Amino acid sequence: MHDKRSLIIETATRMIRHGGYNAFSFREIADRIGIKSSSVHHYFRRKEDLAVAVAKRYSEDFFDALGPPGAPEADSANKLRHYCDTFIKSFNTSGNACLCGILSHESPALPTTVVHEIAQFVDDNIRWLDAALESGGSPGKNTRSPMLIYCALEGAMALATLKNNVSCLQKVKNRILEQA
Amino acid sequence: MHDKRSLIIETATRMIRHGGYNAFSFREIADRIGIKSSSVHHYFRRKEDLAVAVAKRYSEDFFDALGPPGAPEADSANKLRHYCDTFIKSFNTSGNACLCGILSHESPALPTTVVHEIAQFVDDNIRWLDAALESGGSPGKNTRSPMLIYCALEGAMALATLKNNVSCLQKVKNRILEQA
DNA sequence: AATTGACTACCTATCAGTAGGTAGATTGCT
DNA sequence: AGCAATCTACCTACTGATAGGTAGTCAATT
Repeated sequence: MHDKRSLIIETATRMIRHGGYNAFSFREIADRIGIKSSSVHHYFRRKEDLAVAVAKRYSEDFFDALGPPGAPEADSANKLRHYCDTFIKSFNTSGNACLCGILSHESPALPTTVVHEIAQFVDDNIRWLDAALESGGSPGKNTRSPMLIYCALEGAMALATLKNNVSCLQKVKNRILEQA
Repeated sequence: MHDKRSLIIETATRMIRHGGYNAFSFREIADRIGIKSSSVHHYFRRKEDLAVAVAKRYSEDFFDALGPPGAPEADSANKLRHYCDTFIKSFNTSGNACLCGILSHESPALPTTVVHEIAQFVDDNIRWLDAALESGGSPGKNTRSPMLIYCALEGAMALATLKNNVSCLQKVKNRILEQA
């Protein structure tokens, strides 16, 4: 039932991650999946609506892959490793940066509904890291700031995209883990 | 003599930092500075050429503000503080993220000439940090990775843009400095 | 009968880029 | 000094393509 709808979202996701908000259009999505652009409008009235759906789906998929932050007493080093690996896997399977990182940069020019969705994703990430790291035992406090970790990974995703090379993500991951 | 030319570059810079590569057009640049779009083409034949000039100028201005990395024996904490502050100042005066960070995210869809210019900027940053931190004395090695520092600041620039709030940049700066 | 999922056929706006022209300044030759 | 050629800095006018979005139609499903 949601076959075409999902297909539209997935195609739009790929296009946005390739070149940002302006890199997807109703026409090209339609061409790629073999329907007409007006049929895409049937599922998503405006471009803004589709973009919001894309961001929602992306966030769902991301946190599905991430799983719950787990109990505070669990090994926080493993949690951090898993967190980093979720980013790395996302880069490896797409060859592109994080959708929300990309759209963050364009946010001044985006509809507010889209901006809110992206901000939600960021807040959820910080919350996840907070939960995963709180009272995790070790007093190492430097690289253990959720804000620093999240920002570093988003920055590394952009850099990996630019260089078309995952090594900077690996390097950042290692630095983050060195202390956990 | 290079009045109009500079004006075009500065206007384009503002527009790209606002919404990415597709957020600037010959027509709108022309409108804003009071000439015709074909006159903008007189200075920059293709959009790609203008984008390369914008990236070059941005990098020049950035490293002018940064200054040389200085002698290895100098206080590396101050160097790092100054490095972070250069990003923060750039955000405060523009309200937007780093031009090269923005374009990094769009790189798969950009002309290769532009991509090369952005990659140059990144490499120059890593080199600057390498020079500034090498044998800086302290053995603190965690947050002192040039790659981590650069990625974290770029990520924080994006986040500051999204939230329209400099506090995450400040937070990242503090975490970076805690160890220097 | 109503809803869904698709279609054709548009509209208006904007885009990058091109062709060709012009007024004024600069340069170089005689 | 006078003149011709060239260059600079713009202009008008246009093309072909693409964009988001709308109106209305139609067949199949429920």
